[in-house]
Amino acid sequence: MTHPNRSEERRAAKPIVRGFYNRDPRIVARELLGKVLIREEREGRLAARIVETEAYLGTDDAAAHSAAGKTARNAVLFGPPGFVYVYFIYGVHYCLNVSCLPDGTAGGVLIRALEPLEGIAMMARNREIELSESPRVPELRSLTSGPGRLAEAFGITRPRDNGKDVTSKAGDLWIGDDGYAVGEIVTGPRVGITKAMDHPLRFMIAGNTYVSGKRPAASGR
DNA sequence: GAGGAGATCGTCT
DNA sequence: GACGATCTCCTCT
Repeated sequence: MTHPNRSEERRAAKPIVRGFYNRDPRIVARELLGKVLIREEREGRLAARIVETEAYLGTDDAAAHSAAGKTARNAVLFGPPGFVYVYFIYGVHYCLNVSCLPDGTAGGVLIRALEPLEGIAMMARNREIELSESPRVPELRSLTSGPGRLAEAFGITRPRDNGKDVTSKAGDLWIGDDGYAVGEIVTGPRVGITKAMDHPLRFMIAGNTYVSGKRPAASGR
């Protein structure tokens, strides 16, 4: 069963080395599941486990932003691995990606959903959501179950975060490994795209309540 | 409960 | 000038 762990009960997360990202986005997307996204704010730390990702393959992938070649907007995807690519979509939302593959080769992973661990009150404030006294899963889920939502919960914007290095604790936005063991992983088609839809490039932790999309099978009630 | 449309603006044609 | 790697709200059933 999935329930938020107390921070004391988890091992401290350690940053993931750059080499981890210097691989095919399909591998990186799969292996990022279970890792922890961390935002250091003056008021405290935000932390949430990555439970859903999508791989975008670069110039050969018609659905990827990098498909048409390098531009000012997508330059990070063509740069070295382990850096943040943030884009603004539909005039409303920011979405968080991490660059993959060596400098000069495009590729990236979109972070689609998180399971909140620490700083839940701050996430709710960022989302302008009022949490109840002891929030239940559906409320927590609404904080970070979707790329636009999680970006808002973590205060991620393009001006603030595009181009940041996620491999160093020195930054205020990084990804760590706390030793969490991921169980079964399921794949599916990517969401919200109109091209190259026949590739199972979406990865989720099987049975995890916090994946995006429609309400998952009832749990914890 | 399900389905559809509007929001709102940066980026590229 | 069109549209997008989304979310929310509203309407209809």
